[in-house]
Amino acid sequence: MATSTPAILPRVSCDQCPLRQCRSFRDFSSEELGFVHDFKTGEVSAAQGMSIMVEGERNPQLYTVLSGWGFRYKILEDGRRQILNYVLPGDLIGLQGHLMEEMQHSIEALTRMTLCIFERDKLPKLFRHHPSLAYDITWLAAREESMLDEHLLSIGRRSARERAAYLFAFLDARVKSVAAPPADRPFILPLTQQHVADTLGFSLVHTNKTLRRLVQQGLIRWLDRGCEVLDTERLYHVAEWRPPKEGKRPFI
Amino acid sequence: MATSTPAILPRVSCDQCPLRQCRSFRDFSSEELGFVHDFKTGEVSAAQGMSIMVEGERNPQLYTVLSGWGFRYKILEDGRRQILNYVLPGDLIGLQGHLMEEMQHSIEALTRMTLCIFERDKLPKLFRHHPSLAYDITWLAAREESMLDEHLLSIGRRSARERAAYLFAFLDARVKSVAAPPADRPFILPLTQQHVADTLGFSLVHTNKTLRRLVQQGLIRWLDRGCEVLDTERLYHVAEWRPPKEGKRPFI
DNA sequence: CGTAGGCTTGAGAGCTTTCAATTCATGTGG
DNA sequence: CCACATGAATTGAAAGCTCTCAAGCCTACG
Repeated sequence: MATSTPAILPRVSCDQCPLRQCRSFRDFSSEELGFVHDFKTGEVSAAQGMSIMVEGERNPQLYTVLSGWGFRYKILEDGRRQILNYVLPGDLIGLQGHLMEEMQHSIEALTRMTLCIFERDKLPKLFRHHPSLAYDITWLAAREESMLDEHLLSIGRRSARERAAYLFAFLDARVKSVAAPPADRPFILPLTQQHVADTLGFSLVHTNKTLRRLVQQGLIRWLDRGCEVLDTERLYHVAEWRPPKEGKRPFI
Repeated sequence: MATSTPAILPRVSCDQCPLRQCRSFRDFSSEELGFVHDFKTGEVSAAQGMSIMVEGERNPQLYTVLSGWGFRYKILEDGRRQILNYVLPGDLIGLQGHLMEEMQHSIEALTRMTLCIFERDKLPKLFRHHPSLAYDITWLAAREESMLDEHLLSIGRRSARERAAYLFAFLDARVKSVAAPPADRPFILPLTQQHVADTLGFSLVHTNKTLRRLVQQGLIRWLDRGCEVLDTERLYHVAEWRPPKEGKRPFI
């Protein structure tokens, strides 16, 4: 967990936003775009391993992820850590710290990330004057909730192999919905086995043995600090899961 | 899982709503109250064991719980069931089915429940004309998310004993925030050991052995189809958890 | 009085953790 | 360039936790 200061980047106009080109996001009216642009105060870049928010913090920044991966987690006093979910481009983070008294979880950068910073005090104004955007925020919250529901089902009731298969199927589906594959090279999920262990609720050793089995069966390949998904369909089958069919989704 | 038809009850005016007297809920302006009353189309009562929504359903009703307990759950094809969270008075349910294509989980009544039915088509109108209520809905979604985060931490990283202690501490805190204790008698959490097992991710047998231990240590008492919390502080300590300090919360 | 649902218990099999080492690639300072 | 420290992945073995199987008990209810 590095703690260097984040690099502040110049503000880029929202209609230039490369992420907005992505076909999974819904189109915004120029009026909406105008407000969002106004809502935005700048961009930051966070290095791998940097902590972006920490549990207990009051009134943190409100961000949208522009690029890179992060993860949300909680820890118990003795250090046991549970990863709650992953954060990818298009995700809105820090909302909880505004609605509740303080942040109830922490977020750390899994790769280098760039984040779009919003002016927190304008959130009430957004609700007052932009019902369509307010609706979008609620939509995003409902989507997060539904991902957490699936994680709970997985941790609570799936076997080790099924659980791991679910995780990779889930992450694979998520990256694919926000990024074009890097030219003729496969997607790599930028995880360490410790992250996988802390997501699935297993020890590192057992995680290793479980992954090894998936590798031998040709479902995934394990690289240094990363996982390549080889057979999506078979993962879906093992996990007994399919990616939800989402129409266009909002992106603030 | 009974399947008798729900009993439709007459509509009661919202400013008479007994739940609204409860001091954990924020006050509404008469204007807000007026809209909510208009939003409401009636009440239903559901018997114990009745299923209120089922996974896959499209466009379900939107309800607020007025009284009783329910639970949200998901099941795998072979019948393994995971309880995701409990539903208590003041909770809004069915929102997901409107924002997403279809319901991603089911809800069943744990005791007899009465529900307040909203007119689903007015949700957009709510966002357009009542930003404060839209904000409340988002608030409720964020709160649900934060409960799920805690459940994930619990299932993923706590030991059997800690996990059970967390569950009872959590439920105890939740009932106490929405109901006055039944005159000079203790609160009873209306669960069966099978529900506990499906919440904690354990088998029934192991759940029984874990509960037995908590009983012997004087933390809880187990009744037929119910749990009485005896020592809240000690439960908090075992679970290494405290109820979140919430100010007034919205209630739609 | 018989049945059903919920709670208990013991025992063996199976899954997961912990402990202890080892390998390998990368990066740093001498 | 080499020696050394570090982070990540791997492996075997024993201890500990959890599951399944198999009964039995008890109460409520028709």
